[in-house]
Amino acid sequence: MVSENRQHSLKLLTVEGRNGSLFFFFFGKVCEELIRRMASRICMNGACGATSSIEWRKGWRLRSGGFANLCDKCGSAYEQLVFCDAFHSKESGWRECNSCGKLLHCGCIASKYALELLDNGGVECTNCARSSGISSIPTDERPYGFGTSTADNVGELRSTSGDSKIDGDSIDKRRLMQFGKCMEANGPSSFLQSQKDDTNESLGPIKREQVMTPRGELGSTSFSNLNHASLGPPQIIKRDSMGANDIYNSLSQTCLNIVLGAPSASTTLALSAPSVVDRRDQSKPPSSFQQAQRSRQLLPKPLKMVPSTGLETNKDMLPQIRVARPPAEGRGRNQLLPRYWPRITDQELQQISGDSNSTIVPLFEKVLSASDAGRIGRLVLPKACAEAYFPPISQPEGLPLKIQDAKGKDWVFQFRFWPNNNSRMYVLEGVTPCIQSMQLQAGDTVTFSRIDPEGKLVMGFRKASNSITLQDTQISALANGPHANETFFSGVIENLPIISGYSGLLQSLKGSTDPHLSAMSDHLSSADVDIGWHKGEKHGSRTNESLQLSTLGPEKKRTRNIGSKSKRLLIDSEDALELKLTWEEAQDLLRPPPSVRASIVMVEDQEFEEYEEPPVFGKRTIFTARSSGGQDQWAQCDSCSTWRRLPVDALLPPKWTCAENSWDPSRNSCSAPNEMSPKELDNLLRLNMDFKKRRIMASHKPPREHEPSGLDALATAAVLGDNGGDPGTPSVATTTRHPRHRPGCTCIVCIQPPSGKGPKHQPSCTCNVCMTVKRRFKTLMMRKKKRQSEREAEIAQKKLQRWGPKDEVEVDSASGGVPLHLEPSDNEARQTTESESGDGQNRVVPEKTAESSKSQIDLNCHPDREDDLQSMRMSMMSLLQVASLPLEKYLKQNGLTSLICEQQASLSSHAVLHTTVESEGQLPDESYFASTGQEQEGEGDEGFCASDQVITDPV
DNA sequence: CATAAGCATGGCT
DNA sequence: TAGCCATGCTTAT
Repeated sequence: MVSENRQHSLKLLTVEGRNGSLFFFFFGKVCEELIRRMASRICMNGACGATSSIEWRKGWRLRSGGFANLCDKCGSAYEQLVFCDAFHSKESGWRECNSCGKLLHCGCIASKYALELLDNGGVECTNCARSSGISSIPTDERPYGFGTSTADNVGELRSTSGDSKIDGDSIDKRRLMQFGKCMEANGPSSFLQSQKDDTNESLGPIKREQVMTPRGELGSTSFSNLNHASLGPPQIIKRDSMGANDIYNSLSQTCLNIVLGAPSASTTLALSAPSVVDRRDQSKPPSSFQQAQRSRQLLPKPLKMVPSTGLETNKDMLPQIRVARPPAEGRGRNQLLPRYWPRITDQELQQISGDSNSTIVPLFEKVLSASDAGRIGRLVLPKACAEAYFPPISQPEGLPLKIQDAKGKDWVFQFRFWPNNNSRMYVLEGVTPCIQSMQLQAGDTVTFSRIDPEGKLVMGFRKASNSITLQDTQISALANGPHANETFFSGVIENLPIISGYSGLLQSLKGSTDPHLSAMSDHLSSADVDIGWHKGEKHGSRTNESLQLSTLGPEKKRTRNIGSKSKRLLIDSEDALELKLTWEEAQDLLRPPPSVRASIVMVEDQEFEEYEEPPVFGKRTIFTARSSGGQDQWAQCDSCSTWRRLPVDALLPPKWTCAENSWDPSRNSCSAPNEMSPKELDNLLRLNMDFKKRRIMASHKPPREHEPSGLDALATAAVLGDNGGDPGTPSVATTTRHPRHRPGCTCIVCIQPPSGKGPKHQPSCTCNVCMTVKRRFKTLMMRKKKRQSEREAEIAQKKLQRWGPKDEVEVDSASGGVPLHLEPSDNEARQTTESESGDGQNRVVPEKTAESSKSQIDLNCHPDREDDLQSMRMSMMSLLQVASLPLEKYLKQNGLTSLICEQQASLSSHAVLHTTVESEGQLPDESYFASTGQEQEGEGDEGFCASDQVITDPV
């Protein structure tokens, strides 16, 4: 469905992955789940975790729930951009011209033509040229691996000819800026349309980063909008000829240098990219080592000097974004795996170089393996790195190499290799003293840089925040940012939902039928590690394991499990599930903006609600339903942790205390008594937990089209108090008839007309409602009779044998007003927990079917545990009196009076179960018990007709 | 026997 | 699938 909403149909979600790369996720069918899971106003950057500072631009909410926007605080988190909806096709990016229908490039930033777009600002319509005045690059002139993701171009973009038609001069920074601006505002497609508005003042904040293609390799580029400080005029890099890598670099530089915006802590990236200034002096090919040394120079960096305290990031420092950069081009154009890309920050560079005029060329880095950091003193060097940046050696003995550490101390290591399978294995020998002096251990990262023009090799290090290896397996988003290193774990912990988002994302990707996304997920699975560790912090077993591995375990075990092999730390699916749960929890914080109408846009048959206003980011609360039909909202005080009842329409700030309870003056201080007994609270929380679990479980099931998710229902519930439901989601707006209601529910309750409406039903009425009631009643009676006879026989048998005191106790207990099922039975839990779950029906249906096939009972709610009802039954009589009045009232409210009259004479037993906390103006405990008791009436013969929480207990 | 050096293996990318 | 590389094994000292 691409029509006049084309501009809306181009949407992209990017997520920063490891190495500072961005992952792209595209709106569309396959992206629905992604959006749903990831949409949050929480910055996806685990270290950032910004919430409140996120500025809303314009966001979309998938009808199944969730919002998307970008983090304006760190800028690196994720964002929602306009994007092409045809990413997966080979010719992705080519769309019909909005004006004339001719094919043109959509302006997507992640297609194989990404660079082309950046270079040229877009692609014109080949027919009318109205969208842009830019021509595309002929395919045969594109550099090898241009924006593609084949395994061949791992780590770099190569040029087959080295003589691409694209050169630096063609980079139109103005267009880039415009692009950035448009991207920021409306997305690439709007950029295409706004070419005619070319102005020079539109300096949109753009950051160019490398991106992981679906295979995780460098393959295309992306922008992320950053609030960067103004860093000086844009620079254009001029060169005679450039290979693709050079193009990349220059583009990088160009983009990075036009970064500007509001002052922000994370402003240094733009300064950090090394750039190739001039390579015109390469007419005589230098020695490879020399070439490697001169291939890059750093531009002067107007960096604020930070007192050197070693290379560890000081959290008091200006926070920096640690972004992996492709290192200086070494000899042989070796492909350097991204995990070796230097991620040194400018501050670290500064600390190394001091204020000398030298420039630091980050070369590569490596996470120390156990054997690297072990006593053997051999540091295995990545082959490509060794050959690219270290002097060439032809003999296995190699040569001594002097390397300066961060403190200026020189070390001499033997740089050598071992022949290995017709290849070489490079090692630095004798590193133990150095490693020890830097107090490094497995998991820490050593960095290798070169000081130019001297060509001196320097090594630095970066401590893992724990003794755990993180680098290769971490998402840079987690380790980067203001809480890098020392605060890594706490930062992650604080942002569990975010990390969980990755988990959910992974799940989604793994489950995706789309090969690209699945592949992406494979790469993303590095996230699992962090998740795993994170979980380790949270869950005992993991924690223990972590500790063992890091500090207590035997060397062998430690070394076995520490390292960059992400699979070693993969979390199991159960963990992922839990994590997803927490991610889903994050979703709870999002509410559609109150009193704001969403406009609906269609994206590939998917409906999106478009909001001009940001969603409300509020405190997580629990909604409960009263049997009277009303709803309550429960919020926990951040100060005393007491749960307070609030109106359903109350929207709380993220932090909320009793003192802010303006709805209930009697409970607006922490000293006010609880409204719930501990038992009730436990009940509530457990039910809520169960709800979440079920919701997650349900989310594992294949999504059914056009069925709102629990998330949506949740959101709906959140706004119900406001306006009775989101106008854009009418089908969901009526989901509160009873706890198990979901769209399409045709239970007896739901097919009732609203209270006071509709005709009175005559006994002979054959309307749907009446027929249903009759049919159900019939089966109910049949079942009841059967059960009763069975039970009588059973009791008689028991009497014969021995009187078990248990029954008496139960009766006594129940008659004393204590609901026997206060402990939430499965049934209870389901009622509440599925009350807003759009997926609940999926599970209910089989149960129903099974039940129906057995006894033709097809009521809306079924007790799952007969024994509960058995015991419950004993108390029915005693509870009837208490319960009758409210229930009657309730039934009348629900327009069931006539049915009551019609059937009450014959309907002999039923129970109304209700799981939620009840008040009705009674004392907290009593109210709950009373309501619960009320829900258990029904054993008496003079019962009440179907209410929306009808449970039949024919016994 | 302990340690170092060199080589080989196999998991993993 | 090739090849990288973490690490174990073997040999030398």
